[in-house]
Amino acid sequence: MSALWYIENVDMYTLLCPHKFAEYSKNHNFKRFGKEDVVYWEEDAASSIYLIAEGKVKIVVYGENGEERIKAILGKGELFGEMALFGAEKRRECAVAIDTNTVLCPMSAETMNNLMRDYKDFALGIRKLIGWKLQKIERRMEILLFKDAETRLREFIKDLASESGQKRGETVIIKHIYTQQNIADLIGLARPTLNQLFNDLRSQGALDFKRGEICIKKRQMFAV
DNA sequence: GCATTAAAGAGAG
DNA sequence: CTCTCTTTAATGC
Repeated sequence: MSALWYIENVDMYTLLCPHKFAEYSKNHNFKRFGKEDVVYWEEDAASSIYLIAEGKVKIVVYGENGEERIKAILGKGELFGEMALFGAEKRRECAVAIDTNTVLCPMSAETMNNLMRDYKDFALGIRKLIGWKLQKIERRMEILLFKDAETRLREFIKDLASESGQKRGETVIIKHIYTQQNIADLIGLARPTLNQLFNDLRSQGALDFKRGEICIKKRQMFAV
């Protein structure tokens, strides 16, 4: 992976919140959301881009029977609604806050385009963020094509490790934002199945886990 | 091999 | 304490 794509442990929110630029700071405009609060629906006018300052947001689409399919779960420093930048007029997905204290930093497509024109570093940062998100979603689609549940989980953990794992000798510690329900949704499993897989992997000595953290015991078992 | 359901335990606010 | 998340078992496709 080239260095350009990889922004390690940088708080992209602090870096990119457009309101830190003088001419926009007077409009600083946070929006606070609670659990299950909708940021936008499908078909809503796509006028703004959102940067996540705090909390989590799920991006969902709905199937024919109204069942929800989770496209992505995004956390602090990530961005969504970016199609507004490319001239989209309507949302093609729904964005819902899933943390009790989710804070978003909205900005109009116009403001964003002006900033990207005036500040090269900012523009580069935003492009990286969009590219990173695209890559993440594409990668997850690949994972869903793997046959069995265990392979999908192992691949998911592998990706998490290369995104944010801290290597210490043979072990890799991964702090993450997902609940088991979130992970199950993302890789197409029932939650109890996921839980059982985690327990299996733990009893094999492959990893350990607790809320918000996965600790890989033997790196080679996940090829990281 | 995995989903669904249910019931109960553990942790966070 | 209450709500959310996790664990575990039973049952069925």
